Amino acid sequence: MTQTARGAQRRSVSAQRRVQREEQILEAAMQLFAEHGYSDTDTQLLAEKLQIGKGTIYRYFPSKRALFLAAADRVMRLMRQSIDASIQGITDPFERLGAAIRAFLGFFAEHPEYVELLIQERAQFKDRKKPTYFVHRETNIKRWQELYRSLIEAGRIRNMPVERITDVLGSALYGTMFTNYFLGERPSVEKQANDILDVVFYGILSDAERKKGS
Amino acid sequence: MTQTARGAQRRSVSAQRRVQREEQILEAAMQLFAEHGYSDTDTQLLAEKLQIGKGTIYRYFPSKRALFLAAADRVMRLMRQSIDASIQGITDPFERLGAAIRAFLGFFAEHPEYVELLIQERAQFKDRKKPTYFVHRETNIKRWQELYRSLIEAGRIRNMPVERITDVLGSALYGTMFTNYFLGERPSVEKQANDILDVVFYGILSDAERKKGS
DNA sequence: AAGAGAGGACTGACCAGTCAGTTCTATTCT
DNA sequence: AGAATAGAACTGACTGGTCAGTCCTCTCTT
Repeated sequence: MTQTARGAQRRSVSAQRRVQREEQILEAAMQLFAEHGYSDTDTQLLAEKLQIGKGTIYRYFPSKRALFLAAADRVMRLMRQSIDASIQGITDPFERLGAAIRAFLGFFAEHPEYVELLIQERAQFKDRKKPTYFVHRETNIKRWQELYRSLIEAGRIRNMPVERITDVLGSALYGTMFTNYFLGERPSVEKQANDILDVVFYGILSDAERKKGS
Repeated sequence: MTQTARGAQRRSVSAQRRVQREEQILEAAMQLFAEHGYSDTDTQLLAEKLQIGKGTIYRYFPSKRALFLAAADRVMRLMRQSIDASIQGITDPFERLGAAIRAFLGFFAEHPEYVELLIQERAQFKDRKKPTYFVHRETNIKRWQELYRSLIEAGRIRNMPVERITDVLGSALYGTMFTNYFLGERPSVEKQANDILDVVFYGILSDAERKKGS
């Protein structure tokens, strides 16, 4: 084995260990931040929970702030993965949409502490240009708009600006996520998704009233 | 003038002064809390902004926490008033609904700092059973559900559980409020209200697709 | 003069971040 | 193989700064 190869191996081993530790710390930090809020989370407590020295945390993250933001990013990464996995292999566009909505609501229903983290991020770091959630939202939304456009062309959705759909539907989902978290006990994800789809697909007006309007 | 009457007058004068002071403090506190967040707002700074002593603040509010919560309650009171005023005198149910939606979005568009306060409340006082917003929401929602019920009976809205309407529409509004605040520059209140109403009234499906579904 | 109201210096608790010293790990030497 | 060594990783007591809430003093009102 050459010197460089040996060196690389050593680095990669320790790099792997480093990533593991980072994950450990992020996981525990996330729980504490969600439970106590950013300000009321003492890094000393985090160290004790992890059974490591406080200084060690600072070897992996330069500041409490950076640690928190890394935890928030991690949540968004997990969300994205969860939704992507759920629509994997579904071809019918409306079914894809339904699956994505259920995955979104389900993800945050299963992990209410992630919602708390999003709130904390926004409350503590107003200066950051854009909340993590919206950075992720933007890229995702493009894909959905393409879907809507093709459905309009296929005559399955009536002709309207696709932004209108993503704005209204996106807000409804975002609002539902928060409402669920704040109010605790809520209808099942399945029911909520169906309710949203029913209203957004069919509207609330009666047939008679529809004719009047248009 | 009797003794008791004089006494009552004196008390009412000083009580009036007290209320004025409270309002002054709340107004300034709200701005600071919204600007810096709860933890990063120093009561010393608040005192300086008001040109009063720090101790005086504590004569009116027993703690920083109580001060903040009073400010949050005040915002909700203002919101309620603003919406009530906007639907005053409108009789057509659909127009009432439209006016309320515009008033809701307009209120928070004009006062983004109020949104910040709602976020701060939730971030800092997770222990409070229910965020102020939802306490107010609950009472309001009842009134809207009655409206929907009568519209269903009149055959203007198709037959469906009224909770479905309030849940979806409420979430969409709540989500829109936050999205607007987080993303800054956004479409006008008028346009957003119209978009929401269009989707919620008519749905997004084409006529052909609607027939397939039902 | 008496009492309420206002002021702001002060105190004590708290906690992020540091750093000098210790332990662990893996490589080289014998 | 086992010892020796280098340096990376870890530790936790400590520091400096912050800030909510107090309390004694001064002022204004009646």
